Amino acid sequence: MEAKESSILDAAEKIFAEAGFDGAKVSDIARAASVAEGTVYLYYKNKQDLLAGVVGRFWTQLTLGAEEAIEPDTTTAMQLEQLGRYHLQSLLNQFEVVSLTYRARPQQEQDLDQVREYVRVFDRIMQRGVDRGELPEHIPIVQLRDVFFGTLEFSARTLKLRERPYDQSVVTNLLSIMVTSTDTPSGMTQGAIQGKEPSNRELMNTLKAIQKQLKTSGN
Amino acid sequence: MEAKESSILDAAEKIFAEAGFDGAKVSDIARAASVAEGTVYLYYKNKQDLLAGVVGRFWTQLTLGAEEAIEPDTTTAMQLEQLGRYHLQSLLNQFEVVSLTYRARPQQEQDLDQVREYVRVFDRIMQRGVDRGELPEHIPIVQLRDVFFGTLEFSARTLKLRERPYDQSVVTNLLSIMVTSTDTPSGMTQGAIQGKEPSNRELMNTLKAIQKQLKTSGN
DNA sequence: TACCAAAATGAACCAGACTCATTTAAAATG
DNA sequence: CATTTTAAATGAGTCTGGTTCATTTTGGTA
Repeated sequence: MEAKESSILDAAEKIFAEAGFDGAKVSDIARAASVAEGTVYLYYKNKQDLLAGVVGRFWTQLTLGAEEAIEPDTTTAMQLEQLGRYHLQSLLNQFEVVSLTYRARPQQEQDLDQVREYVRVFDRIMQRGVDRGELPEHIPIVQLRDVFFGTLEFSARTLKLRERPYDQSVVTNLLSIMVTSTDTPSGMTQGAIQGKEPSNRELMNTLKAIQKQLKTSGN
Repeated sequence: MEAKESSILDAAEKIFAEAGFDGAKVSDIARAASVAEGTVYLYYKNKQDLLAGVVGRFWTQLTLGAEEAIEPDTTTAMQLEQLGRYHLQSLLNQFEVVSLTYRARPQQEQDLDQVREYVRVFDRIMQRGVDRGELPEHIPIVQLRDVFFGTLEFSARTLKLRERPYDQSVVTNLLSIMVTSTDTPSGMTQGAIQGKEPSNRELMNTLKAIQKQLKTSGN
């Protein structure tokens, strides 16, 4: 029976989430799964491997959810916002399981496969943006990916730490710097994304900003 | 003797770094410190606490190094770049110790004090930028902090994973999106930082970008 | 030199991950 | 159906390694 395997995973996820990896006893997990302790080891090599199972399943489900959360026929910027919202919300809702990811990582390298799969959702959105001509050819997708996920993960931690709920402005602001960042001497993107079609108001603001720059650049 | 305490810390750092938290045996650490196993427990309540000591010392040192790495009398953008370089370089050079931070965190809340101290370096730079008038009054420093550290940490992981060395472009690009991000409908910063005084070339590019926006905003 | 408190020691203890000889259930065979 | 074969499950026992604590050593003081 392989329904048993997933029942063990369920139990493990529950116990791990409420007790942490070290705090969780395999015997507790076995009991929660209505199974003998030795049985757990028929399905998973050891406790670490069991954790990898829990974490892997989580990220696989997250990938599915992300793909559902994204409208296929909209702008890149919109899709990024959808992914961003979904991601932040998931991090907050399942904070404990996400944290467990860090306990799975250091061990085996390939434990991360499902995480890697997940971030590809981002890559696809970006690549499609490039293909469509919405994004410049040469944007460094990998680096932007780190901006995206790094920011959201740290923001989630900050919110948790301060016991704040989901905050839409985190995503909005992240998008705003990714979307409208224009150009610097080192030139990351030459105007990374113009997905959000500039409204008149935006243009006005951009012009104002430039005027300000002109004024303040007295050196 | 309290030189002994730091010798235990040294040994612990070494063993933890090369074997990981679980892989490190307290007996190994004791031996490496030329001390009996029980002695370790005179200085640290338990293995977790010992880890907290190692990690705490690391971040304290990092704070000192960061403050040295930053020129007090330069622009905000320049200081951010200095901190960014220093931070990324440190993450890469001491990757193992940084990773250990995640093993210390989940446990006690106040284990993080030294990390919190460290991020204040960023806060001070930003606050000074605001005070000086280089930054708008209302920038969300906390959110930008998450962008900054989140991006750098994820970038460091990416570089490690791909076995790439320090890459200056990560910092440059991060700064470029933080520095030149202008404005969106939701308006994060209304032109977050103008610390890098716009060169002619930048202005030309900005203008070009606007023209492009004008052209493409046919909807 | 004798005394005391603090520091250090390591053998013994114990929690908990993991093993494996045995039992139970399921499937195949005739 | 009875019997054999194979697979799945069990949990008592092993073993590793963190933690304790009675004892010893050290260093300072009278």
